[in-house]
Order: sequence, then C-alpha cells, then structure tokens
Amino acid sequence: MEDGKFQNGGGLGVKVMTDEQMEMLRKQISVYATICEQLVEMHKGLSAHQDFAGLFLLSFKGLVEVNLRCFASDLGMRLGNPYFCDPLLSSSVHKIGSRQRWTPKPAQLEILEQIFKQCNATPGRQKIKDITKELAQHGQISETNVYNWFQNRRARSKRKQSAVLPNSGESEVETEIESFKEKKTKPEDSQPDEDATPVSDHMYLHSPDIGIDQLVGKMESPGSCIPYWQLEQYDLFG
Amino acid sequence: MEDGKFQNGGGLGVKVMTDEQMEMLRKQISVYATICEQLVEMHKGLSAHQDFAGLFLLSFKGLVEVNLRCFASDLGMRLGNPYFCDPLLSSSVHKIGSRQRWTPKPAQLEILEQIFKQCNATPGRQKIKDITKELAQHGQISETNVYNWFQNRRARSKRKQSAVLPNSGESEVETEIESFKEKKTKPEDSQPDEDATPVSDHMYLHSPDIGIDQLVGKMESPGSCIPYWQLEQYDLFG
DNA sequence: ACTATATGAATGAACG
DNA sequence: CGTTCATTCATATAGT
Repeated sequence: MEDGKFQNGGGLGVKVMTDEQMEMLRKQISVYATICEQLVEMHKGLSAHQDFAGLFLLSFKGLVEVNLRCFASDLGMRLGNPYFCDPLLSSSVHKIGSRQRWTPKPAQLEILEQIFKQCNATPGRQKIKDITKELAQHGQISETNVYNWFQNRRARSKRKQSAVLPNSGESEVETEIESFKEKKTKPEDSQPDEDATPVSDHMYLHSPDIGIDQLVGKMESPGSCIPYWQLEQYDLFG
Repeated sequence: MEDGKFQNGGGLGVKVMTDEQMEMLRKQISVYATICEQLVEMHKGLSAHQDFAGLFLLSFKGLVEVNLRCFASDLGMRLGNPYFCDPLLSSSVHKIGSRQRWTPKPAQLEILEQIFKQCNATPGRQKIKDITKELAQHGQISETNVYNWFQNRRARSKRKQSAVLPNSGESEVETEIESFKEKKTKPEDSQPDEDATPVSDHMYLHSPDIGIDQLVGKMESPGSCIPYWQLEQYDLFG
C-alpha cells in the first residue's frame, strides 16, 4: 500500500520567518517545557497527597491558559534562549545505578549550546571547569563530560558544514549518475532533502541536541537551509 | 564564523525555513501540548482512581490543545503557511510526510552487504562517497545513511559474536550486560539520583501518539526543561 | 491490535 | 582534533 506520497503541490517548501515569529515559537516551546516540568513535579508531590490533585489540576489548567494567551499576544519578547528540551528519552525501566553514560539534561544542554554559540572554539580548561560548575547545578556532571561534549559538538558541526556545501563544480564523480537510470522521479524512501515534503504531523521529536536556536543558526547560513535530519555527518570532498 | 550565526542581534531578522524545519517546530509544539495534556489527564486519573493505566492515552482535547491550536493557526497565518494550521487534531495526516527513516532497498542492501564482506571495517570517507553514489542509482540515499549502515552493521556483528563467545550459558540475560560493565568509564559519570523516583512507572503502554512514560521519564529530573530566567512567572509552587 | 524484533539514527566516550 | 566505537533511542516491520 502506498501512502500516496502526496506530491508537494505548489509549495517548494521554504518559509520565511521574522525574528518575532521565531521568538514566539521559542517562547511557546519554553512555556510548554515549563508547564510540563511543573506538571511532573506536581505529579511527584501528589504521590503523597492525592487529595490535592484536583486543586492543583485546576490551577494548572488556568496556568496553561494564561501562559498560552500570554505568549500568543505578546510576541516581541526578549526571551533569553529557551532551548527546546527534547521530550523523549529514557525508555524502559532501568535500574537506578545502571547508568554509565552521562546524559545531559535539557537545561544543561541549553547552557552548553549557548556557550558553544558564543565561542565555537573549545573552551579553555579553566573555562571548562567553570562551565562544569554551572552545569552541576542542574545535575551530575563532570569536566570530562563537558570537554567531550564540546569536542563532539565541534567535530560534528564541521562535518555537517562541509557536507552540505557540495553543489557546484562536482562532476567527476557524477559519471555514473548521468547514465540516466531509473532515477525514480518518485523517491519513496524520502529522506534526503527538503523537497520531500515533510508535512507530516504526528508528534515525535528526537534528538536532544537539536533546538530552535540551532535551527535558526543553520538557517541563517547563506542559502544553506540545512535539513538537519540528513546533514552528512560524513564529510565529502575536502 | 562560517556557521553564519548572526543571531538576531543586529541582523535584519529574517529566517528562511524549509518545510522540514517548519515541521519540526510543529512537532515540538505538538509534543509539548500532548505532554501537558496527558499529564493533566494522568493527574485526573490519579485523583480519582489509582487505576489510571492506559486511560488517558488518547484522551481528549484539553484546553491546552485548544490554546495551542489557536496559537498555531495564528502563527500559520502570520507565516502564510497553509500547513501550519492544526498540529494536533490532524492526527490522521500520518501519511503525508513520512520521511522518517531511510530504508535501504533490496538492491542497495545487496551492494552494501557485498562491500561489507570485503571490508569489515568502516570505509573511509571517500569510499563512502563512492558507495553512496553507487547506491543512489537504486534509490534515494545519502552518505550519512551509508555511514550509519556500516557502523551499525559492524557493531551488530561484533555484538552478536561476543554474545555467543561466552558459552557459560546465555540463559541469563547478563550476556549483554557484562559486555559493558567492565569499561574504563569514568567513575564520575553518574546520573543524578533524583531520577530514581519512579514517577510514571505503572502505566507502561505504548501510545500511538507519544509515550507519556518516556516523556515523564525525561522530564522528571529537577530543573531540567525550565529556563530559570523565565521560571518565576510560571512557578506555581513557589 | 498489540507486542516483539530488526535496524536506522543520534551521541557520549575513547582512540591515534 | 578527527575518526571510530559502544550504547541507546525510535521507528518500521513481523509475529502472535
């Protein structure tokens, strides 16, 4: 059975957003993050006193309402940098002490990203210490973690960057493509580029490291519009 | 610098988004809306009956959603984006943009397997490029796909083998566990113990939309998603 | 329909 | 630093 594939009719798939709109989105996400967090906290608290459930519930509903309205009406806001924290992760029931790999908390990630933006270079050792300290307030973390994170981040960025650039003057390897095989004008696997019409819908997000800011950052690159999902992590020609 | 990160500081403040990026934002928002919704419902169930498992999954459309839709529509109009109209209710649009995961075509798989046999190691960058080009004739594919494929292939092979080696008897599920228990991992990598609190524990079911348990699991850590600078105004518990 | 398995993708850590 | 490994997540498909 085919999905029908809904060939993206007119939309070539590019939208333009102003800063305000961007901010709005970011804010909204931030608001949601906050709400969710507190709902969870509430949930915890309720474990003991369920009597208050109803009350809190009502309060929350109001809160949500207010928040949404708020953000909806006041668009232009400075809003620091509410990074989106990926809502997914931690799958099955795991034993408490069975964690061996550091998993950055959303808050930590947010901070890290921010720092990374400021200074694309690897922070100095002292800086690392500093950052570590900062992040330690949001969860367990070590300097090694921070260091690794920056290293990885940097390497990845580079890869992605050099991978998307390919566009012109690259014909030597094209020799085979030109043979006009059944290039399947209708790519069923979809995936590669933005022409894949991604108007999906359901909610599943992934990748804790992709945030709005990152998107924006990427998007601001001169005519890059990097799809993220498929940034070649494997560099091509140097 | 090449990143072109002109944060809207002094830039003109116009971004271009691809459909994918747009979609991603929508997803993020939807995710949060869903989370809130389900959390709220969960609390309802908790206060009423302890047996809440699975009741709230597909739940209704709470005011969170209503508000969100309102916002989304608004945004969509501002953006002139026809898609952007209803990130939630459209839970049936599942099929449109399923550019989820690359699925190797049989022909591609065959080639990949063949190459893999020749060289058990991960091919070099150039090699990857070459392979990608080759496979591209059988369907859409990217270098990342190829790279991942080899990586996964290799890892999988290794794991399989090491799992069989210990003839000690695999009746225990420990076969895999032991493979990673003795590592040079830093002793410092420990997860905060706060997540030890089993919040959503019981209700472990798969939601067609999103696993609330997963979400909660991720968020339950203290101070995770909330940008502290904005937290105040949303703080309900003081 | 729900669950279980296979596997593509993401990422922290290690290696050279 | 750049590359590779190991582990985990998420999704697509198969099996009951």
